[in-house]
Amino acid sequence: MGITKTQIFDKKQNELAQLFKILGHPARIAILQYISTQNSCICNDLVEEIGLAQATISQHLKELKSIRLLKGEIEGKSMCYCIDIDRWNALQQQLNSFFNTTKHNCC
Amino acid sequence: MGITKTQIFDKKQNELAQLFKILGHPARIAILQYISTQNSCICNDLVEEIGLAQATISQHLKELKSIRLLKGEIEGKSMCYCIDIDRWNALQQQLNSFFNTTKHNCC
DNA sequence: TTTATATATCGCAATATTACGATAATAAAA
DNA sequence: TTTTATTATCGTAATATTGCGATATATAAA
Repeated sequence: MGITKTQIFDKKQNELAQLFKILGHPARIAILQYISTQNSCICNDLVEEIGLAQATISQHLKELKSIRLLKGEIEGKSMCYCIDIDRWNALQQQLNSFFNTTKHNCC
Repeated sequence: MGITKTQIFDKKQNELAQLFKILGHPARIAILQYISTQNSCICNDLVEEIGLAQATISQHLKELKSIRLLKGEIEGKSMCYCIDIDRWNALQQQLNSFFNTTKHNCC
């Protein structure tokens, strides 16, 4: 076993879980926090700042890109990774919607 | 490797990531959603409702308990698992705080 | 063109997660 | 006490994630 049974859950549940999952790593939290404080943001800075190997950082960036939280533009010989504010806000709303519609209780 | 290097991140980053991580599974999302619609909530209902084995559901409940999102009380020969509303609201605030303090950007 | 710099991808090893059957533990019911 | 019902835990197999060195790719600089 070991494989998550995504087929028994609906699309929204799987999507929401995927968003939470990608935010569920301290390196990715740290990356988002660091990028948000910078005026220019390139992967190489992150390697020194976070303390993980370049290949590892690149992989985490890829995952953050996969949920469109980061967008990257080529800038000379480096990359400019930025938070997509529209997506960021939409995601915050999506998570709040989950919290607001799921709080009623029995005891 | 494979081990997350928690020691290079600060306590808040690790805690936040842990919260996101535990919410990052569709079964746990489904469990929270189902419990929130019920008047009484026992594990056995969940097994039928979600469609995973009893041992698996029990394990997911344990993880949700580990971040205090669920509290369980013994009720006769079954358990009453409930969402801890105070913790639920606090967690929502914590996530919003992360979103609100991390949205500024460069491009 | 050659060299230097920056990022992405590949392949692998180590660890973590997911799922479940079997079984233990607990309490109500017979 | 024995049986039944409900939940937790153990052990294990399968898959996923994490991390990194090596290498590929791409662009700027020399």
